[in-house]
Amino acid sequence: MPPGAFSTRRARDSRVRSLPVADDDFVEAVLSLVEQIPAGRVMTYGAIAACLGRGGARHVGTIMARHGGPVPWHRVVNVAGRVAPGCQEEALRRLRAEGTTLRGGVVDMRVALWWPVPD
DNA sequence: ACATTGACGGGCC
DNA sequence: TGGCCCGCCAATG
Repeated sequence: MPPGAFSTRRARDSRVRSLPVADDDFVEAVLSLVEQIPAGRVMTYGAIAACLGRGGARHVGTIMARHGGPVPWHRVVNVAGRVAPGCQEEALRRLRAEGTTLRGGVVDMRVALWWPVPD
């Protein structure tokens, strides 16, 4: 993922950021990757972290919770295929609309799991 | 510097 | 299949 991959440097939260924003880069990297997940497919928190080569599943989860709004956050699910708690209705609604393969309210990971490179 | 807290994940009953 | 426990990485107080 090249440095300038963010044509649209999305607005960071309006929350005050006094200063050093060192790992905002990681936040951007995560959001950027999520934007690349095709409709109908999903990625797991852990896969995203692994893909980017840093952080961990939990960290990605936290980032999605706080900065995921602008991107297709519903395409990020846990390894079991369960969608984001707290927004389940909305997430499932969107996934269905995209034709994502679901099995009893859970994403069928065998079909929907996506990885950036070859595909 | 230390403890707590997550939109997590894997291993083990 | 499902729940519990414990490790994980950073952010926060």
